[in-house]
Order: sequence, then C-alpha cells, then structure tokens
Amino acid sequence: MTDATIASPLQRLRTVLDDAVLNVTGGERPRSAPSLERPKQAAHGDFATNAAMLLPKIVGAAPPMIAERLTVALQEHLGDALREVEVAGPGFLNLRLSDAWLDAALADVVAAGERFGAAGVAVPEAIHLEYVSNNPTGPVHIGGARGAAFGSGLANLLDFHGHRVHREYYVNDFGNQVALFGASLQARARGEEPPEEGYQGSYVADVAAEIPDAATRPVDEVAVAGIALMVARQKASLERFRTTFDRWFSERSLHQPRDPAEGSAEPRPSEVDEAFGVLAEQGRSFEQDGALWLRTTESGDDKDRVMRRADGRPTYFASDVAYHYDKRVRGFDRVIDVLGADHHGYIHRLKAAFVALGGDEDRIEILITQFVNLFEDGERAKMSKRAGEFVALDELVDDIGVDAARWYLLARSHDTTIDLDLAEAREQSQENPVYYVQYAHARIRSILQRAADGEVTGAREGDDEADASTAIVDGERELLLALLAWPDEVAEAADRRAPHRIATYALALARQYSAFYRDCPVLAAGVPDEVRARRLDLCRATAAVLAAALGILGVDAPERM
RNA sequence: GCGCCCGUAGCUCAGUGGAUAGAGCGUCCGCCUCCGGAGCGGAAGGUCGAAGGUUCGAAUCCUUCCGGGCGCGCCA
Repeated sequence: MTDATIASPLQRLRTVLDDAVLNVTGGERPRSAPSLERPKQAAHGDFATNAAMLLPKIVGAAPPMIAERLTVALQEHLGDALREVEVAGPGFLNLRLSDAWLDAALADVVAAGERFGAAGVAVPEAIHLEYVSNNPTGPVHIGGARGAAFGSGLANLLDFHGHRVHREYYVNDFGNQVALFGASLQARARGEEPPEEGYQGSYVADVAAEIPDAATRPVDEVAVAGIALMVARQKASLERFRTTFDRWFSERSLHQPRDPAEGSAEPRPSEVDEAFGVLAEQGRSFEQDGALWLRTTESGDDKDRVMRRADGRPTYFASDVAYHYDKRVRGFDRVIDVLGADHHGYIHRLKAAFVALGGDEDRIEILITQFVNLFEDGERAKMSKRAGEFVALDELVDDIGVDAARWYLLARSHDTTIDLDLAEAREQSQENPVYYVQYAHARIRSILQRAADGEVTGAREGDDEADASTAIVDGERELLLALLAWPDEVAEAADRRAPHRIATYALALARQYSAFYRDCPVLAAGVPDEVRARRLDLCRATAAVLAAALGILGVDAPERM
C-alpha cells in the first residue's frame, strides 16, 4: 500500500456524507463543506455534522426537515455500518457507527502503521522553508531557539503531510557587522578589549583562540575564519536541538560574481546585480538622490526602501532582494520565511521584493514567531550574565533538556508570547506534559513487548464476572475515535502552519489512552481472544500515532523510561 | 502617532461560526493484592479585556475603546 492509496476511514465517511448532501440538494454544493467531527459530548454520538444547517437556502426548507432527508440518504449509503442517526438541537445530525465499521476502521489504521495520517495533502508542493537565520557573530540565542523549534517542527509537519520541504538557514556573513566581528576577534587575540561597538561576549576570545595567527593576520581573514567557526558552533547547537538544514545559504555569495555559464568565458554578474537588473527592467525600482530604491509601497509598505546607496554600497535590503530572487529562480511552489518578532516590519518589503521579481503574492508567506520570556520561580530569569549575550540555546538545553525545551517552545502557537518558567520545565519534569506523552508511548511499547513474548497476566478482580461479549466498549470506542481524528489533525495543523496543534493532540491522545488502559485490560487472563486482538491493535495504532506526533515535534518517543 | 502580535480558570496556554468553553501546573479529597503509580478518579476555580454590530447561532467575524509585547534607519 502506498501513501497515495491510504484513505482514512473518516475521509471515506466524509465522502459518503458529501454524496448524501448532493442527493438532498439535487447536486448543488453548500458554500462551506459540512463538518464531520467528534462532538464534545459522548451523548451526541461518534460523529456529528452541521450539514443540514448549511442547506436551508439551497433546499428551501428548515434544518430539521433537511436533517431528516439527510438521515434517509445516509441510511441508504451506509446500511448496516450506521447504527444510529438522530437529529438534535438546531439541526445537528449525530451519527453512531456499528462495531463492524469501527473494527474495519481500526484494521485500516493498523495496516497504515506509522504512515497513518501521512501524505494526506491534496496538492503536494515544493516548499522553501527558511528559519533561525541568526547572525553568525554569536551563539544561537533564545529567540533563535524558538525559531528553530517552530521552523523544524513546521518542516517536519509539512513533510509528513506530503509536501517536499527544503530547509534553509540564511547566514548573514556580509556587511560591516562581519568586519566588526573580525576586529573584535583580533582584539581578543591580542589580549585587548573589543572595539566600543564590537562583540563583548566571552565566546569571542574562545573563537579567537581557535584561529591561527589571529593577532597578526589581516583582519578580514580573521573575520572569515571567525564566521566559519561560529557557523560550525551554531550548526552543532542546532543539531543537538534536532534542527537541521539542507543548506546554509551564504549572504556573501549573493554579492560575488558567479562562474561563467556553460559555453561562455564571461563570469556572470552577482545575483544582487542580476536582481537589480530584473527590477529595473520591470520598472519596479527607481533612482532618487543618487540611490536605488524599490517601490515597496506597492505591497503595502509605509515607505519605499533603498537597495543601493549613493556611494554604490548595497544596503542589507539588497541582500534580501537578491536572496528572494534566488529562491524564486530555484523554482519552488512556495516560499515560507520564519522570522523573529523584531522583524515583523519586514513583511511588506520582503513580499514586495518577491512580487516585484515576478513571484506570486500567494506563494510567499512570512511567519513571525513572538518573543520568549524566561522565568525562574516566577522571577525573570537571568541565565547568561556574560556581557553581550542573550540567553543561549545551549544553556536552555543544558538546563531542561532537548525534549522539554522543544515541547515548551513548540506546544504554543507561534504568534503568542511564551512565558517559560524554567523551574517548572526542569524541577517538575516528572509531571511535565512532554514526559506524560512519552510515558504513554513507553507503557504501550512495554505491553506490546509482553504480548509478543506471549505473556498473560492474572485475571483482575471483577474480570471473571464480565461476560464474554466481544462488543466494543466505551474505552475502546473513545480511543479509536481519537485515533481516527489524526489525519484531520495533521491536515489542519499543516494548512494553518500550526505545529503546536500536534502537541495538543498528542497530549489528548495520551490521556485517552490512559482511560483505555484503566478500563480495558489487554493481557489479563479471561479476556476473549477476539477482544485481546482488538485491544492489541488499539495499542499498536496508538503507539504508532504517538510516535508520529512526537516525531513531528522532534521529541524522542522512548521504548522505556 | 502609525503598524504587527497578544488579552480565555490562581499560573502557563489550547480552542479562527455550532450544542453545557478545555488541558497542564497549582490547591483540596480519594486510589498501589491490578498489563509501567513518570499513573488514575473526583472537587473547587471563568461577565472568554470592555462596549456596540453581523448571524438561526460569536471566545471565534466587523467597528471602537482599554491593557501588554514588539517594531517603525540609505544598521545588519
């Protein structure tokens, strides 16, 4: 079975519902697709739909009346699979499915294994995803940590959903900050203080010590060597944080002439110059006061932006323009930039550049991650007091661990500020949500291992009084319904660029499993074989979905803890 | 002043048109003859910042206002 042929049980049910709707309307579709979701209350059935309430204008009848007609249509389509339908409230249709349907659905889930819920996207895209992009003149700081958690989580999520994701880090290795970094390194190598506006962090001396002859070499060579070392350090920090990239894109490369095209001896102009040429051709740029400007106001910016100063030096924005030119030329279906909150003012100008260079406005998304405030027992935390440094990603990971750090940074929507209490994430780690989910996974794996070893535990008190019925009980049903929601959760989270939804879902599923674990013995003697088989399947499916969810979040799914 | 984000339980946060608004932590009361107690059950706790509006229906959409964060360079 390939990914493309994995149709989720719920998806098939939705198709039936759509058919029923078309039957009732005579072929016309409602403006918005009918919902098909688990109702909040168990009394409202396995699934509920608002379909009847979307159709009054089309059908010319009141929702309850339409619901009755939908009921008939659904009964025709589903037959015995449908155990019960009721019209409730303002026109909701509450569906209850038969054991046979549920068993078949479970079989589908188990067959799909860890790929259940994967590759569900209707139109896969090649997506360029840029995230973190810290300056290479210091360690990855807490803002970068959030960008890393969100960016890598989003990349994993989009990938799981069926897109092709290219992960990229933009290295700002160009401009006067690089020169300043070089000067700071050389000063440290000579045992001097860095320049007034230079880099003061303690890491500067460490890096300087790794550069041969740093005290005497030309300062620009020191700068280049220093940047290379810093990038390597960032790479190591990020890999430890389970955040990787397909490419580390050099800003400097945008300013350098490129190798000749095939069959030519002439070097090609830099991408900056080429982008400038395209913009001039398109009439998107203009010269004023000797400077070269881009008309970013056409994309909602509050003023136009300079790309090249009167003295010929490019601005930082020139690099952005060329970088987005490069992204566009590389031929992705979509470009997503993940930026920190302090860059939200750049949204318009980046979109303007992308569009001016021939990109489609709907093909670029700029996502802003909000700030992270660290607390320690309710007080503002001061982790790194070394001058000139923000709290480093490494320190955070040393303190609370990769799994907790990723969970806390990824379990919340990217556009809300996070107040992270380190004492809570660290000292109460035993009761941390992330460990709760991991525990559920480890516990299931343990049961599955025992089952594989042929273990049967003693009958539990009360078990022998139970009849030998093989009907699906509430604990099984609720867990299965939670599992069936997984593909929808993935689709929703991916479409909304909201990996935090995966964390919310994983926690809810782990809770649901706990209820099942409490009420439904798997290995106990006296459990009918058919029931044990079903419960083992539920265990297998839950473990697979938890592992997939944790995998998206970049959190370990341990076999034992 | 203008722009972006946020305002939901004591705290941290889910919930972007559906039925009685949820979780974790914290607090209180219970549960280890039982597949992993890193667990389970229960309780208390909410004018969803405020006021209008749209709708059969609003935490969710619109308007205004009030709080908080961030940004408004020919710096990078």
